[in-house]
Amino acid sequence: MKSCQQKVMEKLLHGHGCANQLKLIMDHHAESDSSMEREDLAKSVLHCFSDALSILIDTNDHHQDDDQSYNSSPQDSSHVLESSRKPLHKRGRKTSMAESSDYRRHESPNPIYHDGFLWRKYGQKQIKESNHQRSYYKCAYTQDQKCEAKKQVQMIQNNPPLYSTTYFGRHTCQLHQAFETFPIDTSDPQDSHMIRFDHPDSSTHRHQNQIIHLKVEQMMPSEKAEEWSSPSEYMSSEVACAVEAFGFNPARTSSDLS
DNA sequence: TCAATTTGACCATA
DNA sequence: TATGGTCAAATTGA
Repeated sequence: MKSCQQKVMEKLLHGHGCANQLKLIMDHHAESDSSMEREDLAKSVLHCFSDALSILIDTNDHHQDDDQSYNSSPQDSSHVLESSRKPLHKRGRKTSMAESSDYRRHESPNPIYHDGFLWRKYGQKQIKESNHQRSYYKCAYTQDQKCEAKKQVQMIQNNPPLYSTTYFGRHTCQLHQAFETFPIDTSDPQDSHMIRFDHPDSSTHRHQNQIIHLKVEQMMPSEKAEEWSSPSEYMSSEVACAVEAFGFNPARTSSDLS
């Protein structure tokens, strides 16, 4: 049975291949009638990234204990901070989100806007102990699907810029399942794929389109596809940060997780 | 026109 | 009373 890392790498490599194909087509057939093929390739890349993120998130849920010890290593370059069991005695509300039992924090030079999920900002506040404002986001499917995932983004340092993104709760929305319904043949990464984006619920079309738009933004660095040598290079910086935030390190072997 | 974002007010808690 | 989190009306932008 394949490890989660292997599955993720397969998905990302497949996406990389599709992105390369797309680049070739765009370089040599910019005005040709291959727009359909280009669209299919773009969708394939989106699908691969979405799948990879799904696997990473699920894996993280199953290996939180491992990640805790992993993240606590002083040599670890990852900035994911898992605090679900760390006693917090700071001043403030007892029901503070940071004291809830399920949250992850990630620090990076860029705020994570595009992490594979669709968020809606619902508040922004100046925090007393910080010079910077904190932004509050809910999953866009909070109402539609009762998804209770939330995140907070706060700049914690000006120079160099450092942002803290804290995730609360789990996504229970059907975003990934929606993408799962698109049939895709992964047997040959050189093949192009036909993917249906029909959705039985027409009321969700707008959301689906927004998600697709969001994910297209994630793959924009495709011009550099030929130079990519690591996931952080062929993913957008935001997605790479999110991948790191969920505890994935391509350098780690499957035995590291078990 | 509609959806997303902003922002001041309100609420819950220590 | 201070503070963090959330709500919802106003504003903005496509």
